[in-house]
Amino acid sequence: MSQKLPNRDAVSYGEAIRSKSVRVTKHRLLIMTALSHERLPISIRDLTKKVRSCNESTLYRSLESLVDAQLVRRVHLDGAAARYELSIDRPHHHHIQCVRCGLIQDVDICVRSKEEAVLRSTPAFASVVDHSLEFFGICKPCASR
Amino acid sequence: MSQKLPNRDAVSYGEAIRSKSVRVTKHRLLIMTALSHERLPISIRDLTKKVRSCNESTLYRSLESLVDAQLVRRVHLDGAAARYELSIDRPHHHHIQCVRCGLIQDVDICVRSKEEAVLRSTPAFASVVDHSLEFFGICKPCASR
DNA sequence: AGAGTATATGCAAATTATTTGCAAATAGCG
DNA sequence: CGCTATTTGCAAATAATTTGCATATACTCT
Repeated sequence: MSQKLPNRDAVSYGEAIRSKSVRVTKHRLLIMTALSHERLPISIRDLTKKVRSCNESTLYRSLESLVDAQLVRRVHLDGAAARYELSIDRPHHHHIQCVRCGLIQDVDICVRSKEEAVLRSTPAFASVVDHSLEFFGICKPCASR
Repeated sequence: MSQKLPNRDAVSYGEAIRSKSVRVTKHRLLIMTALSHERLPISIRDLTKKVRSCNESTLYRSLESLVDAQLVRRVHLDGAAARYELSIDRPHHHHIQCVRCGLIQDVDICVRSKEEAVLRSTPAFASVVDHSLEFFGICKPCASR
């Protein structure tokens, strides 16, 4: 069921963090390790339950740094709260969420090839550094209900 | 500067609303009209300043109905608050935002053709009803700074 | 390894964003 | 026009995020 990721060790996350010129701290390692155990993007509220030693403010601030360093991705699905997932150690992907029941699944679609067209369509921009893409649909159980 | 949209009249929005079996109310018409004057997605906080006669709770609730009816789209860019824009009377589009200064521009890219691939990649879903796609980049002024 | 400095963290409180309960108002139906 | 389901205002609750400041810690340099 809960297909785990290859699961690096903390040292390895340390290298990943350092390579982005972000300080390697105990909390950031814990956070990345916790994220590596999640199959889907997780909210800060839920993450506090998994990284109990880490203050909520620290979570917010650390996740912001990690997002800036592109080690973590911020995902907006339903609901007001952002969710976070590791952006390394797994292929680039997006999500689809059921608008009825909230089910989330990964989607292996990439629109990076569209970035060139984006730049053509918006002459005000010099480069594209990232994108967020989420799909919303109806899952089979909900469709047949 | 603030390139206005073709600008329907309220009666016409009324038809659009009714056609989605959502009640046509004074506030919903005001909200849609206000959105029609915006060139870019606007937060609820800013919208309260434009639709002063409308209580903030009503804004939240009305926008939710209008989003459900697909008359309005909810957009997540930087910052915690969602932004809203009319989804009718303008071609389907997305956005790009500068990660340095926050500048937002429309992008005429469509990934609807990917929906088929999405369904192939996620057998748990019966259909795709919507998607959100936002790009982040660096605008030319920021790039040369 | 130790000292110094810039950055990260904890804690508490502020701010911002969103949701909710309930009574009064109103849209749409017949 | 009267009836009923839905919407709205208002105030308060809850949730999400940010901030200030004192202390702790990572990293650089020696």
